Amino acid sequence: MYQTLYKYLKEKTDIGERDFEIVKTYFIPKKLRKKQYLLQEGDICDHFAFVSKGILRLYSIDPKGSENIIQFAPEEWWISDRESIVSRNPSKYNIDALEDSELLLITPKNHRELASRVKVFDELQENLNQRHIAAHQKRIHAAISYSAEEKYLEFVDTYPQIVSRVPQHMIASYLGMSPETLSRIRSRI
Amino acid sequence: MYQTLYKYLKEKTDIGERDFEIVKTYFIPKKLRKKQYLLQEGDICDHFAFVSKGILRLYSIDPKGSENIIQFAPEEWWISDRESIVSRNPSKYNIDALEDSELLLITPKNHRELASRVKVFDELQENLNQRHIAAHQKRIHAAISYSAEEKYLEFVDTYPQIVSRVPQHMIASYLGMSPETLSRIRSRI
DNA sequence: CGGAATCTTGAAAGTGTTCAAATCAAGTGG
DNA sequence: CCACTTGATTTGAACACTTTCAAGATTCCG
Repeated sequence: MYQTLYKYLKEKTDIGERDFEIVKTYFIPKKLRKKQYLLQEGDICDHFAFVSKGILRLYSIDPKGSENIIQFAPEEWWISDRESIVSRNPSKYNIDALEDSELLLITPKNHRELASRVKVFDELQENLNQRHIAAHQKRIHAAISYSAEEKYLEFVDTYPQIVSRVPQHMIASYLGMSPETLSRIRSRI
Repeated sequence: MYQTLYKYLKEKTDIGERDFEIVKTYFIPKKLRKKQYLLQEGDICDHFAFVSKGILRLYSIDPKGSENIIQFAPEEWWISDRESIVSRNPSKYNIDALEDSELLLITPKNHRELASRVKVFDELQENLNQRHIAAHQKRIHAAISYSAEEKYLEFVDTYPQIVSRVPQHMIASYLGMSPETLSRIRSRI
């Protein structure tokens, strides 16, 4: 359960075993079966989740009942509803598992505490935030400037691991187009 | 020049005068006339900019020569190309002033140093990052799920100060639609 | 005042959506 | 392991929305 996190931290930082023992104590393991929820609309989000196995998604359901996927999170990614965490308001989103998954949860409070105790963890988070923001910037750019086909090509290029693991209609939803449109785009490539 | 920053920090944190004197030393003041660049495509971005007066925008220019606006930054906002800062690659974007503006610049390195010296500054940045990410999450959601009209209404609701200060065609660009479409949407409201 | 930029409006073309039906694939229970 | 059900993908045709191009009106600023 903790191996993926250890591997991940070793790759990204020069964390030692001692520090990792501290880090470990802050996380709560959780398993989810496919289709189970980590967060449901109306809940207040109070954890950051690190995905050690499987893949999850963050999405909203619009008035017509269709899903809009904001984020996918495979192994070594973090997922949560930051809007809800920051504002402490009930979430407008859902998070569920697309495969049987294993997570490590940490509360925002413990996250801050851990960052102040373990320096490399703090540095990593800072770095992650920057990357996260950079990725969002890129995605916003794609959403407002690219055609449907360009959006798909960029997605395949950026996240090949995800393309092969999630149903096509979910990728369409992530890209903001109908499943039919994505199907047609793929057929003419 | 530093007054806006002081006011801003006092509002958001419980910073004291002593700490603010330290904070001040890390920032480089800079004035920009309307239409002047803070960053041009091809430059490597090496500062975060705090806007103390005026308003700037971050945008790309696509192959056809049209502008896609990623972000507006009026007073008390931060602006930079995080992609370029994180990757240390030349930026694909431009930042320029839409009005005569005054900025306070800080390098990423000094930013980290300042955060480690002044605790409230560090806490503020952490909070800002969370909010920044939450705002991006919201914008991505709007971009993939809303119609053109809904996008505009949400924008007016969220950023009324900006609507009244920037040309309409730039708002269209920010929302990912043509200026004509925005004009028509407005005329039927 | 005059020029430049901005905004509006119309018509035609293009892109993507919707709805419906057919095909294909996967998972489940007997 | 097969038959069946359910979900996913593909395809077609009609429709809706947005863009493009072009021209005219309006506003802004030197």
